[in-house]
Amino acid sequence: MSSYKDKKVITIGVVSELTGLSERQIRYYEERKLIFPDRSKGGTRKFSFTDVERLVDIANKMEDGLQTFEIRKMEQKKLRQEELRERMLRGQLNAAFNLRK
Amino acid sequence: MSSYKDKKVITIGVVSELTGLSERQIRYYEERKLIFPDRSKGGTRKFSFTDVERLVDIANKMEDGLQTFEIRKMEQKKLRQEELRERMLRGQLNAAFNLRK
DNA sequence: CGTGTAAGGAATTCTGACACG
DNA sequence: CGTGTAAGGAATTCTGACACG
Repeated sequence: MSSYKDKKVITIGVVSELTGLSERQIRYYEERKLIFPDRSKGGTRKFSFTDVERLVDIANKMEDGLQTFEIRKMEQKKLRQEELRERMLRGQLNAAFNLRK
Repeated sequence: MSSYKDKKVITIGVVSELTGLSERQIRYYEERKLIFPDRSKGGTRKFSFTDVERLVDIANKMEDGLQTFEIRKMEQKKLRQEELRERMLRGQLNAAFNLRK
């Protein structure tokens, strides 16, 4: 499940280059709980490629005029839907299993 | 063909943590032409996950008592063999194609 | 609200060299 | 040959604040 894409190894300067966002913007989006980089012992932020992808997505939504809290809500909504989908799948599996026995 | 694995985005400190090698060792292996990190404008080295994998492989070979130039030769040999394999494959494809027409 | 910027400091990295073996 | 280390400097990153809108 977790591969290189999720390894938090990229510094903010590189992330800035990869996304086109300023370091200021990236730090701000972290402050607004849109991304969650790791920290080195010294305190420098470490991002994953997944974070980079998320930042590009965030940048697009910001361009669409969305506010950070709206983007955060969208993300939470997506997570809730995934949970729901999982629970329904689980329920169907259980039903099928109960029918068998 | 090129994915996140080949993106040169990781600084030497992180590479050191990921591989268990000292920064000194990593810089030395670069000096011996075993790895080829990119550089930022400022001059800091940037490695890829592929580089990290290669370094782990190098570390194993060093433990086996190999010298850096031997490891370099092995790498070159591998490349030559891949070229050869490719050329043979190409030849077979051409032969098959010529038979058809 | 989102972002730029100057400020001062701390963490990170760089190179060239000396040392050991 | 391969690696550790101290040295000095440069590049990178960090935080908190002021500014604008």
